[in-house]
Amino acid sequence: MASARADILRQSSIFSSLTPDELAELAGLAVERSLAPGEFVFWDGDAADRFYMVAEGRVRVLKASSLGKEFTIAFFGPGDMFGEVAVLENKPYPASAQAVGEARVLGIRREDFLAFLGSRPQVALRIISILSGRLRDAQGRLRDLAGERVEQRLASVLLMLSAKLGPDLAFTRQEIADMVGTTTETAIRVISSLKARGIVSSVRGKVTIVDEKKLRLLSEGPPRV
Amino acid sequence: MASARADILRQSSIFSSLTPDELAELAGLAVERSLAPGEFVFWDGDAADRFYMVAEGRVRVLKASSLGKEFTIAFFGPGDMFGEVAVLENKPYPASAQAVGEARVLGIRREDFLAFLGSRPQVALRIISILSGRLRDAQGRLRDLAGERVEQRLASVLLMLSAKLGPDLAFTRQEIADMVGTTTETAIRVISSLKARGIVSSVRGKVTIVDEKKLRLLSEGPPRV
DNA sequence: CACGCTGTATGATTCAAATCATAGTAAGTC
DNA sequence: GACTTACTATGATTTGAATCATACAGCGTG
Repeated sequence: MASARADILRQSSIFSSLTPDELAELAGLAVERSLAPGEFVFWDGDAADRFYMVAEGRVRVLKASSLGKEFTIAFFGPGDMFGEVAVLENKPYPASAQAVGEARVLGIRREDFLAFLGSRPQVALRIISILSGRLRDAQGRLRDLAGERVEQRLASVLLMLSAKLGPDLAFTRQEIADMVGTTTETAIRVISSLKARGIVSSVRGKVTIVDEKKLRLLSEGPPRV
Repeated sequence: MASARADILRQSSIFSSLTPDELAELAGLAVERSLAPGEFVFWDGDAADRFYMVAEGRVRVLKASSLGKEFTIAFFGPGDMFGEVAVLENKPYPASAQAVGEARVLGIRREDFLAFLGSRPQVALRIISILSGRLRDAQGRLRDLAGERVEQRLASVLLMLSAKLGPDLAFTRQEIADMVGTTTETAIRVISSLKARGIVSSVRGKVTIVDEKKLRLLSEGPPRV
């Protein structure tokens, strides 16, 4: 029902400032969709007719390289929006979006959203700030990928995740590897070594940060002389 | 004088839709600054009090890795804005900005710009679209850095530059290397090989794309089977 | 014009991480 | 409880690119 959808929208940081009436209006435009584990919301290159928000579960946005290797651009959870870049630019989706486990998403049609946006300057400013944050993040990761070693990059990714999700990270080595931009084997080796040094602990499908301070030192690289 | 500044602002894609009065208002807020070659507009980590627009010359935005290696995030020319991410988020600049040759920039104070923005929804939408484009670009490069070989990445960078600047690219091997995320030596080797294959030609400080089609094939990687 | 500086070039060596290979181990299912 | 599948683990080998080293060519400047 629409009121449940309004609740979901309200929890997101973009729409939290809307009035109940506005939320109801937006909720009326939203279409809900349930996803099986591994199901795709959209594919890289699809025409961007909708932008989405996660209602429940997790969605990962990924892009495959020419050799088929997958790089995970981001994981999104409840209240996070995704696919907005394509909608705002009126170009095809630049990446694919896939449900990790069971998930539900809300989709809002491009035209409806743009119309809504045009008359709500504060929502536009909110979007600007979200895009700015993502751009900052992406540029930081570019620097890391271009200049830092795998161990440092992996440390950065773990810290980034823990800032968002807490110290208990429910990701497999493979999922972490795809975020770091390395292979599963290398991710396993690096995590094993972190474990041996008492920086993280881990069980199947999960990594827990034990010593955040040391991890932060690692992510910053060898001490500057 | 302010009218000259207004001319510069009008040439930018963000402000091109403003009325003469609005342009004059904005121009009145802008401060001009001349830069010697290599001079920095701001440094990574500085408090973001202004956002900038290139009036003349070229500015590169870069970020150094923990070992001091520099990665060039982007080059900007006349009409391009930079430093806006920090201003919009009210956080320190996430990267440094440096004049390449002689350059002039216009700076607008954070508060002035935000106030101007709050009352001009169409400018906000324009900024959203610029940020979206940059985010798309950054995410594409992330994928490249994570998954593609140096030759492919270099080909992508050359194509990206030529889309913006034409086939004649006035960059040294070193500058190209910093954009690709490799070393100068490797960039030289790769470009020499492209030259031998008749894909580009080059002289000191310049690379010219001769066979764009072949370069595009290269950037897309080995044919998918 | 000589000097110094920056950019280009190329060879030799090293190294981090990918790739290839094999195996154990937890979890889900018929 | 046997069977399959996904995840973790570790060793051996290869490789792309970084690093180290040297040399030369174009350009500006005193």
